[in-house]
Amino acid sequence: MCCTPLLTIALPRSDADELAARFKALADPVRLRLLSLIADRGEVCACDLAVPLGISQPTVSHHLRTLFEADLVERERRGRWIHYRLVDSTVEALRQALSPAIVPS
Amino acid sequence: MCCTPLLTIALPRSDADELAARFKALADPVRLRLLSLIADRGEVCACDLAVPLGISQPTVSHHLRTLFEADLVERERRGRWIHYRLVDSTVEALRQALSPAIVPS
DNA sequence: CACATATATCGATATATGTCAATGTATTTC
DNA sequence: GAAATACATTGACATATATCGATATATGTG
Repeated sequence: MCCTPLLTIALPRSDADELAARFKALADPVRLRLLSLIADRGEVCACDLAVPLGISQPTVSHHLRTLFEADLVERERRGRWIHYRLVDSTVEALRQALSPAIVPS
Repeated sequence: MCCTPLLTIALPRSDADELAARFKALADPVRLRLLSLIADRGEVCACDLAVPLGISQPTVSHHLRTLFEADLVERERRGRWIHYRLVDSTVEALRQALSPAIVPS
């Protein structure tokens, strides 16, 4: 051991698990592009997402589900369409976690 | 198609790939806890990280490499020890990417 | 130089994830 | 209620990743 031992307590495991799950939802290029489209338009119909990204409908559905389960987007059914919006508070919470950089509370 | 088609261009693929790679580095509870220890102490010797997290030395080394390759930490060898520090500019860049939320430029 | 210690790499294994075709479910329209 | 459309789920496959024990490399010490 080279120096003063670490008395500091790391970010608790449960907090780390939750944060990691959210960042994991961001950690995919397709999902980031989906988010960029949703953020740019304010609200987007799921039906309009597959073509501009060049991916299949099931893949879009899969990724939107991932984003939804991470609370990064919310959805609202209107007729046969489902509209997606960003959840600003979640995005803001992730920004907070990065400043000054993952502090334990 | 339910509404106005998406003329909007998504975040470019190359930008999305790069951003996703950085978020992927954050998307693991062990790495978040490593970062929390590093951020809290300002600078930490790699030798002091395995015990408080209850993981093996190779696992610590593996994760530090991941963080290093994502430019989230920098390291400096001093004698037989390697000290890690946060790269604030990278963390700040990720915060920027989350405000107002993944905009295309 | 021999030895101890800090860190990295390798090999193996288990688990997770991204993708799509096919199919299922829900909603509107005729 | 039948047909059409939007979205979700399933199954299959390929790829990526987390982890550790064993081993290699690098640095300091006697």
